[in-house]
Amino acid sequence: MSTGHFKHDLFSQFARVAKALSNGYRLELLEFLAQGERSVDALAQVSGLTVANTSQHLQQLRQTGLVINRKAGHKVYYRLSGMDVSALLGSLREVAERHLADVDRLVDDYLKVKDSLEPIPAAQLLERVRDGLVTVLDVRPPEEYAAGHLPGAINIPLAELEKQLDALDPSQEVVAYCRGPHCVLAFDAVAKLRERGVKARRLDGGLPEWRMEGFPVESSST
Amino acid sequence: MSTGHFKHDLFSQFARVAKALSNGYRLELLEFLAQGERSVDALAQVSGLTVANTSQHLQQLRQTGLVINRKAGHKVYYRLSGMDVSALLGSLREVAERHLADVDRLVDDYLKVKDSLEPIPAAQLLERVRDGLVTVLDVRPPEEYAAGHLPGAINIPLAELEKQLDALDPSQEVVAYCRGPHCVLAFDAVAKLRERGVKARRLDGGLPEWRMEGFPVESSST
DNA sequence: CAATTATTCAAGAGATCTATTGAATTAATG
DNA sequence: CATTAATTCAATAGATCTCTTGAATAATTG
Repeated sequence: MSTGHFKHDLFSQFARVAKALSNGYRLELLEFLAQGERSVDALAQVSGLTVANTSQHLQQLRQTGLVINRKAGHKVYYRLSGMDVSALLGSLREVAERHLADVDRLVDDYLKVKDSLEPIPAAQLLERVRDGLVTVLDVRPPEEYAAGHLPGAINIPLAELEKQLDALDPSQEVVAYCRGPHCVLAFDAVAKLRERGVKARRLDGGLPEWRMEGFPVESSST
Repeated sequence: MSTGHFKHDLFSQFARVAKALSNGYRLELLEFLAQGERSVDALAQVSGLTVANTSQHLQQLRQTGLVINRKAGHKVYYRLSGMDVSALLGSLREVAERHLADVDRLVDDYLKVKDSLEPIPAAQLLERVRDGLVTVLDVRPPEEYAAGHLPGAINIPLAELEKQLDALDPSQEVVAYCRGPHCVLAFDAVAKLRERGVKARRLDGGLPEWRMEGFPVESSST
């Protein structure tokens, strides 16, 4: 009555989920999906995979329940099936960072300035926004901004930051964010702003983390 | 300067960790290791794998930093490399449970009494132990008990429960626990005790969860 | 209704994963 | 120092995964 094949069957099911996560491209797709709904070819473009290949990866994710999809016109939009998936991805990232030397090296190499740009916690940002103390800057591409962004955030993609510097109130501190803890856009933006003498910090985490903490998200209707 | 291969390389590293988790046997090994240190052949026995096979799985886990090992005599003892690994396993389980219909079915079939045996949260148990209100019962095998158990817990493996019923104070409530949320031992023990008219509940989670919440663990020296 | 667009399906080559087997290490024991 | 015990290494066959290619499906447009 107690433990026949039950345990093993159960672990095999858990393993299916892990297997779905065991490919770099699929993780990349999931991270994009953590930003919000995306069509197959948007995902193909951003990941560099062919459309057919992207579709197949997405179906693997769907079969394990990590994503769900919806048809609109002749596009199919995918999204994460729940917040717990974001949490799982975060947990995976945390373990990898803590225990894989290779990850340390990669992160050190590319984000070496990380520590010098102390991030601001989400809750603290919310307060300051309410008090009108900061300008929230979303440096992601406009499509992603449209799909969902922090309340009151203005959108200036990194490439346009120099041109649109005057859109920012120079007396206010700027808090930049992008996709998540490993998205380099916000780092670059903060570095650029500081060069120009603008007080700037980075949000601790990106939109998915913000959403996961239960804070409000705005979206523009196209 | 921003995102050359960085992102992809990083995700590939994350994927390595997920790949290590993508096999049912490895997950099973990890769950046993979540109880505490174990030798290779103890793990081989409990998982039903050959020793050579177990060793190879363990080395895969070691290469991704999920476990670490130590030599003593001519045995090698493995253990989880950190609490974050337990958290990752928990997250994986949660997602699988929530999104895979197959898991629901399995769990329903085997643990159908789950809801009727309301578990007691760890923090609450600790209070009651301090107040001397409950008897804590560890129903795992003696080796596992020796490796680490809740403070003050008495050890009666499920098979011996009927014989040793008198070791329990019938006026006190019994709280049983075993390996974790899906370990059936505690369920069975509670069911058995209730049949005998003993007030019994189950701990919410098992030893790993207890440990992860930062509560103290006792161990017997052999 | 034909042409176009977005996505999925199907099949195959090459790489990777898994379990098995037997030999090789390494430490303890008599 | 030979023997034994616990673990690891190495090689192999069979299964599974990944990418590519080209065709099939389904919704939209002219």
